[in-house]
Amino acid sequence: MSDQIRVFSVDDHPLLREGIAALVNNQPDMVLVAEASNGAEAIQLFKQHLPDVTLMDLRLPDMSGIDIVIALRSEFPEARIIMLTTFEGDVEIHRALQAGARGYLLKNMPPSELLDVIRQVHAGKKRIPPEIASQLAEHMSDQNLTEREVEVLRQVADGNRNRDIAKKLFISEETVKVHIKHIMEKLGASDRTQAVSIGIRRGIIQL
Amino acid sequence: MSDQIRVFSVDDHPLLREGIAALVNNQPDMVLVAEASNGAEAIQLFKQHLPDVTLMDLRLPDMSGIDIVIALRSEFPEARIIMLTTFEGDVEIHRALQAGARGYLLKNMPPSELLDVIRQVHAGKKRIPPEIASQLAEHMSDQNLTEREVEVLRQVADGNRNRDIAKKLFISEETVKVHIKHIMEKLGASDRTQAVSIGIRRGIIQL
DNA sequence: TTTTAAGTACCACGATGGTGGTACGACTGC
DNA sequence: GCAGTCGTACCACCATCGTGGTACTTAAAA
Repeated sequence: MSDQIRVFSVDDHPLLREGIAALVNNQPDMVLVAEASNGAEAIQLFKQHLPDVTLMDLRLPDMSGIDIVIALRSEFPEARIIMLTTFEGDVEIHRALQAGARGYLLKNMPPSELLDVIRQVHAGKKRIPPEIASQLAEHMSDQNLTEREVEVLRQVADGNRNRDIAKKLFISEETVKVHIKHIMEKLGASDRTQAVSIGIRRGIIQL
Repeated sequence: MSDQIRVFSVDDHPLLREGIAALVNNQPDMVLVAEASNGAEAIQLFKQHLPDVTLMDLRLPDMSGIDIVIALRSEFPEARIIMLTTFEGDVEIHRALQAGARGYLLKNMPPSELLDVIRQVHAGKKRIPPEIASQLAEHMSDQNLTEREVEVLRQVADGNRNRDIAKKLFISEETVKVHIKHIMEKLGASDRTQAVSIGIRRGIIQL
């Protein structure tokens, strides 16, 4: 039948895809039309199948799920994409939603919830859990780290001294200090070490 | 038929359990006999079903998978348990193997690999990927952090100064310095910040 | 019993980090 | 054109950290 919701799943965990496949195909009103395990595959298969709803892992091996969202929505602005993530409080989710994702789900949510969200997003609604929405607002007023600051924070996490960071980024040690000062202010950290903890916890820098 | 491998799956992600269920039940020589989403359930259902092979998530909401392994194997020394984890290089895996887990798998491995390992572990073999085995040997010769050191590292990650840590742990600031010095030596970190990065990456301290 | 590891403690010194300023050019948005 | 943000840079000062010793106690292991 043609009124089934055509679902597309993008995740690098085969077992999880298997779970989604089993779940979705068990619904009378849904059918899984394709699966991808990386960004390139995702974009190619999306164009080929033009699914109604796409389930997208936030973190993929080759590129960020966000970049895929941006790529897809620049060509298909009506694409309905739901982000899946393992980690609560992941900052990346905000960028994904800004990039045009329509929904957001933690991977440890019950399957019924996933099905709900698929149906709602397909129906044209946005489905973002309230605690995320408020977090979103918070983070808006909250200051996000700039690209340069993220770059510095990564260096800090690797145990580099200000002097070394300065050399690597071709700036003065004093400027590095300024960046770190701003990073700590924005993250509410009392020192560089806590800034790194928070940065990792929020997904600003990767493991 | 009675010669099927009776599999038990413990994981707090319903979608992943769904995937495992679909996969296992599709094999002629396997059957999924039970599923649990937390430690208490895991122990209760294990006793009830006495499965041939147990698939256990390393990290569960209520208790560590390791503690469940210990609990189960103290009562059922012949229990065959395979640990599943998301993160490569998780130190916890070593403790799990010492606690008696028979196998180890990353969650992003292909399903065929999982089935292989289930069959091999059921046949009485241990199945630990070579890179883990070598890591295991490494980490043995490598020094593990003591409980006290982990405690200090956690405080460091929270942005506490040595003075504050000293107060919280009722020791002198000088002793805190000694602990941190040892932590950095053991982890190969050049400063406290990198020690925290490495600690988080290896799962010594949690997010 | 001797040895080893863990935890405690102290000292002194140099290295590194964090704070609080000010400042300027480039770019963006109103 | 003007305000705001970002990235850059400098300075001075104090706080904190990291290094390299030595040393005592307790408990476990050999």
